[in-house]
Amino acid sequence: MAQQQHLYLVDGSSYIFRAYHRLPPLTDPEGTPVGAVYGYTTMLWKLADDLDKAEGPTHLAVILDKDSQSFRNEIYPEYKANRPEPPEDLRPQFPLIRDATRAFSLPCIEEQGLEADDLIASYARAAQREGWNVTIVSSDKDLMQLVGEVDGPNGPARIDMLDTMKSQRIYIPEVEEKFGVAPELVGDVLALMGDSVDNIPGIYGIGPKTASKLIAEHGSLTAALDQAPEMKTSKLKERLIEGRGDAELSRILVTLKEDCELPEPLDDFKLDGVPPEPLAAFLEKHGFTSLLRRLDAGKGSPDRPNNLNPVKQETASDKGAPEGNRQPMPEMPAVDRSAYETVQTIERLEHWVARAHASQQVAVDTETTSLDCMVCDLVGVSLALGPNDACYIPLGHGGSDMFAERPEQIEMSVALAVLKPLLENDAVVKIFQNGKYDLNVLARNGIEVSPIEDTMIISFDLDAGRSQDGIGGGHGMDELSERHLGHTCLSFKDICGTGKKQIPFAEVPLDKATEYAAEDADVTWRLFQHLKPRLAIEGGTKIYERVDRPLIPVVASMEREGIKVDRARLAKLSEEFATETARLEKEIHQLAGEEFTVGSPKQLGDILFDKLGYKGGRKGKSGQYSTDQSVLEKLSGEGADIAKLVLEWRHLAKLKSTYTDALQAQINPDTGRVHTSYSLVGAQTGRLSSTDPNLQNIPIRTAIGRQIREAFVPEAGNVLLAADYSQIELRLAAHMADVETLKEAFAAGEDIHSRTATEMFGEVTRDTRARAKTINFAILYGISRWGLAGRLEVEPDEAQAMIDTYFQRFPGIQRYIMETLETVRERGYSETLFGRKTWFPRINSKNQAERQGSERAAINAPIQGTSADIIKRAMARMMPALEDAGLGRVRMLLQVHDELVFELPEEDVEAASPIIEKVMAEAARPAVELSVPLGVEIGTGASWDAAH
DNA sequence: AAGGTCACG
DNA sequence: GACGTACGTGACCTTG
Repeated sequence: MAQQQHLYLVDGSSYIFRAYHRLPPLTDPEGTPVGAVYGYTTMLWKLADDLDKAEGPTHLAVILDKDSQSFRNEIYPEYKANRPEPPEDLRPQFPLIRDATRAFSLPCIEEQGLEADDLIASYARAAQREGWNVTIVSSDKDLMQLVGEVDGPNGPARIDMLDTMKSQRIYIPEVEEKFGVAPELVGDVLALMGDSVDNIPGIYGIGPKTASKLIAEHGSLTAALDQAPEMKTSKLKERLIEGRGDAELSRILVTLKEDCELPEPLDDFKLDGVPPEPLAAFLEKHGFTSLLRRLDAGKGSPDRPNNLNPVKQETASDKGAPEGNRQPMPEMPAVDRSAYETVQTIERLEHWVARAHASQQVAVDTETTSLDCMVCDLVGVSLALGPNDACYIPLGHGGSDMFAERPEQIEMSVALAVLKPLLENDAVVKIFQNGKYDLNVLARNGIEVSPIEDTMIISFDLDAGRSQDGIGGGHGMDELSERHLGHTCLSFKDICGTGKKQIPFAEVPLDKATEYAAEDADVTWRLFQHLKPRLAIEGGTKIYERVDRPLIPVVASMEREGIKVDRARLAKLSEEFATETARLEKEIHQLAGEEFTVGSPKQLGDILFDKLGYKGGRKGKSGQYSTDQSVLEKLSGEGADIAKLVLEWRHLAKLKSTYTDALQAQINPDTGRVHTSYSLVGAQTGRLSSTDPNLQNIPIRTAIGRQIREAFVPEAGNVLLAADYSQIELRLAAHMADVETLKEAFAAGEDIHSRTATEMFGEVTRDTRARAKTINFAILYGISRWGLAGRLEVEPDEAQAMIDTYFQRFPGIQRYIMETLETVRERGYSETLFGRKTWFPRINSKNQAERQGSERAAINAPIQGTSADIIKRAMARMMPALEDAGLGRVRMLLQVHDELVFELPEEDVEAASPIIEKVMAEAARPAVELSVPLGVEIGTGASWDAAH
């Protein structure tokens, strides 16, 4: 049987734009910009390399746009009228794309009056008719219409897509995920939503969400438009009726022309696998030396100096680039996992350690039995000294039932004794990705690693907020590798499997384990070379060196300390909560007249509003009643006893499940304490976040909840000490916005909310002070009249009047807000007093809700972020200050944004308190001189509750 | 996996 | 004229 043919159609035009934005602005030896061409060339190379693979191409062609005019302009003159001119340094690269394609001896198709998309569609269909498979190399959403399968002469022939930037295959499920409908209906969705880039009108006011919902519901565009008159009265209905013409026009514009005449026959696209003659000359001419080396099959040859010249980049000018990483990048050979060494003898280990000493810079990664660094065992260590120059030292593989024989390995204690002097050597920098984890693992094995660098933290300090919906925060290694190195790492799943079939890393055969583990070190090393120079160029050095980098070992040590919790006390509370919730549940069922799941907001809503007939509105997309606290409180105030009981039930159920039950389960069997994990990159503003368990949200606001704090206790003979910054964010706002009245009030030690009440309402009462407090917070969070109105239960007009009064009484605030927004709009990021950047990619969004959300976050970020910087500096200085004073027994345990919790011998309290206070109060200095004092309140006691 | 709810600063 | 309206988090529950 004949081999299944597989045609790859490369959407060259769209690729080059994306490559331009993602790659550094490199120039070739003649000074021609070639960054995008380089990206394009490597992509072609990768595809050609896949020639013999199962999914690889047998035929390939590159399709380009000839010019911007097409038959669509005849139908609709405004088509693509909004397209901005391509950037200055991209224009000269277009002809080079053709050169590059020719250098590979690949066909390059373009046709007057036809867009690349139409040619691609026509070729794809033609090939499909022949029974071929087709892969469209593009991520253009318009092309997703083509994805799918038909029966060809020799069985099914499918069309899929490949996004080489994300290394993602796009088939029916991916299209359905993106559009919520099958590929055949994508055109209908596109017609409704329109496209601002191509200037396709769509229906005004309908975006991707509404569009896919409508099509999914009605089955087609025509059906949705036809049924509009029968819909219930709404804005959407009107829009559908009025926009019918626009939608029908858009439907034509987004339809791909699938019957273009083919300029060249399909058979001409056959790949022959012979390295083309002109390629070397092309690579040589443009200084693509690493590719040239690969062409020479000189794998593993030493690095030669690179011919490509990075262009100096002004940081302020790259706001438009989605990922914006447009800096010089040393060119490196592609990752070659076969180059890694498995170190199984002491001689080889000593050899690597000696080389690491000599190079003074080594990337390190540890492999363990679990993600929890406080319970895991060490399984192996990998080192990298350069690209592909990496090894894996297995230490804990095998030994279980499945592996009767332990593979040859160096004895753990022997290997650690050899590694320890290297890892503790002041003169050798150890590079990690998320080093806090490895620091804890190694510390538990008797090694105090120092000094360290951390690519995850560097990435955060450069790019916080930039990955918009990034899963995992956007600073994980796999993501960074994709983004900066264009390399896909082996995933843990690839090695260990998933679900029930998952095996522990310790049972992975050594050859596989080496590929995975050494690659991690290799990639970390490469990322460091790529990211570290950016710090200096983009102004990130200060925050990294002065705030975040010194904090890593400090936070690691806090995690290892943990905090003692009184298990018996929690158990008793759990029991009490259990009886009480059971009692409440019965009463609730009685009032409801039936049994139902009280914990189900859906069921509760139906009971309250349908069955019992209380008034309350439906909410949002799900069409479900809202039953949150504010709703229930309102009902309760109107005499609905059931609402009051549900509130009580929820309060107790929450405390039980989230705290009294969960915390008991989190007690570490070895230490008897609870060890949280802090994320240093969790919050875009620079705050820490806490997980497993979250110790930053232990109850304090209610008396019942505070009982949980009573279970956080010191060891015998010790006390807990809590030190809080008082009103730090308002103080910082007063300083940053330069508000004289507020600064004076803080200097005089006044109650700031009372002072605000005086300024705003002329008198201080319980009510005016409470209102003033709300307004003060509203200012910090980026105010809107509606938001404030909701909180204060007044009309928006009245809220606006208060905002006006506030701005008037505290001149400076309004200016701060305007100036902050202006700079964020212009540069794309906000900055704290210590230079921490937070990016706001949606600040200029055309979607109002999105834009306004970004605006509020941008107003808050410098304040919240500066506060985070300050407490981080205090934390980094705390233990040295205490040790200098002979107070080495004091242990710092927890951080809760503006609070630090310590455990110390009772007799040290007197000496330690003033030192702790001073370190915290002085933490901004000398980098920043604040015009307000930082107030610190300290308390001690036999529990965390008592320390407040 | 998502949405709702609620714990904290 | 409608949208949804306070910033930053994480955990648990129910439901699809």
